[in-house]
Amino acid sequence: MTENFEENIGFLINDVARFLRVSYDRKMATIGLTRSQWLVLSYLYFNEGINQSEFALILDIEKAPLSRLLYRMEMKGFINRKSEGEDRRIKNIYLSDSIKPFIISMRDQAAIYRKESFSILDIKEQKILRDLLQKLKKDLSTKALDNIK
Amino acid sequence: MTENFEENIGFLINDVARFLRVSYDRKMATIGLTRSQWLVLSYLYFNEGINQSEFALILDIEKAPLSRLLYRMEMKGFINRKSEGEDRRIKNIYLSDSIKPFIISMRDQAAIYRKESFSILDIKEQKILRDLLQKLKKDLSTKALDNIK
DNA sequence: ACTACATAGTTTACTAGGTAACTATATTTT
DNA sequence: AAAATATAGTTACCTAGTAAACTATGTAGT
Repeated sequence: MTENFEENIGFLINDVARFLRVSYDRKMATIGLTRSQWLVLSYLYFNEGINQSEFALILDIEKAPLSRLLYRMEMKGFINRKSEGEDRRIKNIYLSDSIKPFIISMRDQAAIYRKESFSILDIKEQKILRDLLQKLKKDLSTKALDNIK
Repeated sequence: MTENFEENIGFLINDVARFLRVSYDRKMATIGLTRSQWLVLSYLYFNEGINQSEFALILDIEKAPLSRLLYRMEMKGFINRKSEGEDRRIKNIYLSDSIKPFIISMRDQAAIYRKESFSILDIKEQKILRDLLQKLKKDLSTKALDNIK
């Protein structure tokens, strides 16, 4: 009955995710990037020209929030979107020339922050955590699909 | 260089947290409650009369979003807030009489959902995950405090 | 007593996520 | 060819979080 909130994994995951997001955002704020925005740039670096629907699938978010996220990033001059193919509905996403040179150093920065954030866990523990989370995520995403059917 | 996004624990945690939140929200929507709102009710059940500042500390969120959350819940008739002590700034929070009888069954429902969500992991794995997350959370929260100083 | 500081809660402005309803364009069916 | 359906992206409305500025009330210092 007196179920312990400290031990509720669901809320624990939520809390940890929030801490990580906030600390990343605070650190990346010096560059003017949120964590989500950084993720977008980082993905794009290896997938320039991807269209929004495909990108939403990869990022695993809905098209609507992605559309807004990209709008904000376009306003800031980080990316641009072009309708260039036959299908005039499709918009392909590109990194702006001005930001490209910074991506690598941003990735390095992010890697350092990430390392710091998880430094309390040793390599072995990090691997265990990663494996458990991957297992969970995979299961939850198939469950989510089941519910839609 | 080609750092694998699937293996980035930070984003993994975020994804899992999002999946959990959304699936809870969808399930609890039948009762008209979001996951956050359910959490508030569930805490209140054992801490009726707590004031907002203390509550924000326990829930580990800022006073601002709590204020809005409670406002929405008050509008829906789930809770009420009273300034009853000497200090007229303080508002104590109470469950509404109409909702109290449902809390227990809601808690049972939530426990079932939670069990389902983590059913892919066996008890041992759940314990490991919980321990790792607790360790992480504790470390991150002290790091957050350090950064404020 | 008055002034300065501190605290409780709210409001506003921002990012980020969800769903649902929409527009414009393509594709399929008949 | 026309009508129905599907898809790409946007818009509007919701929750939830942070941060900063604000109001009202208390407390402490002088």
